[in-house]
Amino acid sequence: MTTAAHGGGKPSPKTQGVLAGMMRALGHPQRFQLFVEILAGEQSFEGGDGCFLSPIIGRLKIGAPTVSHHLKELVHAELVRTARNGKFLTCSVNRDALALLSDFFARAQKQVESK
Amino acid sequence: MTTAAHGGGKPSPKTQGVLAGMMRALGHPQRFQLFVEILAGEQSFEGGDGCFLSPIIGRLKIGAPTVSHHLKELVHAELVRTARNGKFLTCSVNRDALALLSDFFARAQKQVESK
DNA sequence: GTGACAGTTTGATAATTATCGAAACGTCGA
DNA sequence: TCGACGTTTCGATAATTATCAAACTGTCAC
Repeated sequence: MTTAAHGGGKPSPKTQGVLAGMMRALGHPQRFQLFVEILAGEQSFEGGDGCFLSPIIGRLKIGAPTVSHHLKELVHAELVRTARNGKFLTCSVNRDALALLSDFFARAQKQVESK
Repeated sequence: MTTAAHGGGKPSPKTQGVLAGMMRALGHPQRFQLFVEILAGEQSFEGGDGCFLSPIIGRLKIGAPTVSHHLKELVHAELVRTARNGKFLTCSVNRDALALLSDFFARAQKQVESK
């Protein structure tokens, strides 16, 4: 696939759409914090993959229904994956999404610095 | 300043707000394309800094007033700087903003990959 | 089963925002 | 000074969305 790869030019329209969708999902303070909490939670998690959602809900300043809504937006943007674990929900960050975003900004930075 | 720096943990609340604001600005397809066009235009620009706005307006599928509105959002998020050049407007990408974004995603990626 | 807990759905409301047309503004060349 | 051009502002409208309360679903422990 050459969707993501591009020497120095613009990303393909398709990739631009994907990236914009991800940024849109991250472009809301509560949702961004939710994403950061999931990211940080994965670090200190003993289990296989991901972290529990419940403790995060307490840390945000919004109710559970709103968290559920925002989480779904992150999932829809393919930034996060979720899985049932009995009574609980585990969340994990999608590596491919991070790779795409990291790549885009690294290239952009290189592009600007090289002037 | 230790605003942006953080070993492996979360960014400071302040930085989170700044980042979320930038993502929000980039989280709209037209605005993201505008940003990409400015980024690409700077490459092939002869002058000192930035590229002209007018040719970009023609490439977007929205009217000039709307482009003006979106551009102001990018400026407000400190992603882009503008300057009058006689009759024209020149736009340039803010390097510090790119550094902040690039740094955040690079760290996030490293964090996830290191599990 | 019953009750407690985790998360979701629904329905409604308020707030935000994307977009446009029309008019205005500023700058340049004739 | 005038007209053309690039950009902005204004005012309005339609669409999107963030949020909550209430009710619901699913799962566990007893």
